[in-house]
Amino acid sequence: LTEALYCQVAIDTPLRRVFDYRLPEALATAQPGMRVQIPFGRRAAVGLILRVSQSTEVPAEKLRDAGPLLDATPLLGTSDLRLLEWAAGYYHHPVGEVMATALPKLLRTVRKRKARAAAVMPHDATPVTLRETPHALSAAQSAAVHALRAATSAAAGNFLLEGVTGSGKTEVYLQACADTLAQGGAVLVLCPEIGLTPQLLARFEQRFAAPIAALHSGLTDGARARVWQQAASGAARIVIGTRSAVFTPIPGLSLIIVDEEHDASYKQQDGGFRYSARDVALMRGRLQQIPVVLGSATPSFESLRNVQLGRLTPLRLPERAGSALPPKLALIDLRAQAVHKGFAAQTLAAMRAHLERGSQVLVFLNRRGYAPTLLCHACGWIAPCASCDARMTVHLRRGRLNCHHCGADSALPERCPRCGHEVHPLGAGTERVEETLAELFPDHPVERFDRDALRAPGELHAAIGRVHAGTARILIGTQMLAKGHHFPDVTLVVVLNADQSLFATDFRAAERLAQTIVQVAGRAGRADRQGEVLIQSQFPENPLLRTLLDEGYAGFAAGALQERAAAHWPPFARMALLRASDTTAAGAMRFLETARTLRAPPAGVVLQPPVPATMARRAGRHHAQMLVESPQRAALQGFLDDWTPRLAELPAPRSLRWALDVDPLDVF
DNA sequence: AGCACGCCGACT
DNA sequence: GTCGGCGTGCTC
Repeated sequence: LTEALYCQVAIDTPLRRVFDYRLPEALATAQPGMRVQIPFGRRAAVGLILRVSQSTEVPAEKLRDAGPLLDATPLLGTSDLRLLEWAAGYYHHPVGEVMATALPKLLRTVRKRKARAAAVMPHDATPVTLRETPHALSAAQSAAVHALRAATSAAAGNFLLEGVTGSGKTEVYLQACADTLAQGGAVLVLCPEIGLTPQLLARFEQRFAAPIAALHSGLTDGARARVWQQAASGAARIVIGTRSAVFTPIPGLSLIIVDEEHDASYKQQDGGFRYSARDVALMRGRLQQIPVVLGSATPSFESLRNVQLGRLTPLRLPERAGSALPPKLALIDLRAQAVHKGFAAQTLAAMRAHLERGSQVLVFLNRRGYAPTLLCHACGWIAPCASCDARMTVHLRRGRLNCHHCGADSALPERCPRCGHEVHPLGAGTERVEETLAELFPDHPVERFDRDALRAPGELHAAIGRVHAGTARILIGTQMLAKGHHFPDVTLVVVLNADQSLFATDFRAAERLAQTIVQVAGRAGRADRQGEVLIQSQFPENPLLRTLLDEGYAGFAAGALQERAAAHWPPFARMALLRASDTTAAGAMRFLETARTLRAPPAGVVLQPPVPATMARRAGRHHAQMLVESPQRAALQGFLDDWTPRLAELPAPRSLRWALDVDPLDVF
């Protein structure tokens, strides 16, 4: 009955294996999901118990005793552990590092002071004032809520909630959430990074008296551990968080909502463990047999394809709430008229008209800084980044040159270092457009929204305040403006340069451009004033732009999906990208070439030749990559199962780094 | 990744 | 004579 016991633990290390330890009698209560302190090499580490067993393959002389248990009851439940192991398998990543993503830092590091599992922490009670009541629902909203209610009681079903900006997706989330809470269930709400969490969080806090755990990026290690434990202990019944929150254990979890599911920030883009929180959420729903709702005004092509395949049930909110009209989109031909500092005459006239009517105007340009280039007119010298294949961006106000890829920072030269003539900023970023707008509209204060202008804590909040108060009349900014914040008095949106991504090589560029345009267009207009959106372009006859304007996102997506099918791109093919970088280009390429010969791919799986990455040199390292493709997910996964352990054993210099990116977003 | 061991260069 | 560079070997 009480045979010698062993446990298999995950340890935060890049080693692609689990480690077995003896469980001394004092640890007889050990169970999967608890943490143990263990001796690991010459140090102590925290291990997460994945399994307890009566036997081990590991020779006795290698085995060591597990140290004290760090939890009295499992921190992670069976399905949480299954999710971790699924993610480690699917993304072909060491389970220890997956565990490290799932647990807050304080719970996975050995602490000097005696580690004490915190008891249920008191919730920082928000005083119950100003409680919002549910809104009356439109017919479409009501249908969506009913479908979700049926799914919740049947404990199954995945949904794509498609709703234009202002159609009341959040109200659907809130009422579905209320249903779930009323039945004693808990809800996980995922949202992209950026300042979106506070907005969504505020809506939930206004509606529910139930304690809410908010896991956003701004938390200190201590606060994160505390909030995480509120979720894990069941004290919080609503958990709202960004990417990594998808792994939070939540007792009684009965509904998962992924807001703005198309957003690229759900995919971890750097580091080793490149997971998609949206896809992990779908798997979590499957493992726990609970419904998952993906919401977006501009669904990802993957999700649209899943609707076609019947894997997602579409729920559509076709109209804006109340009597609000959809914004009117128009293309402005930059070749056909006078253009003053990037603004077409027609654009300026429209801006003037809207401003005179007392409206606010939003100008969108997805490029920060003053100018993307510093050029010498005499000899053609362009300020380069010393460590990247990139140009330095001019930040005029700070008098600096910055590389947006590696963070290099240097003084802004007045003269060309090569020939001594004057140098000039070429092109325009948000900082320069802000200057132009101040010149063109001296009576209308301009507010700039980008990472540079709103770096200091509280600045974003203050800027939003100035827009709501009406002191700011013109808004100029990057992505930051396209996401989340709603400014009811903005009736005109100007997209300064839609062309940047029209000719990008990345097969997802068109999808992204359409999403950005539709998202930013959603900022315009409200109940009593129809919004107008002007998209400036050198190529207004471009079929992508035309389809988007004539048929909207749905029509655009239908056409673009057909193109993807014809070209065998995702979501009609499955991909993995092996990325490598080294101090020399040859080193990175050599690794990939060896990797390519490790194993012949089975029929249906294609290993492309290795190629240098688009911006091959970044921060002094040379990047290269190799694409693995297959029409079948299972075939691709089968190959990767076999391939990645061999990759990990390839002899390689310490300077070489590699990472496998399953379902990559960027492949060029 | 850590962390140690190990064997060759410039400092008090 | 020793402090310290980073090559390589191991972690149940």
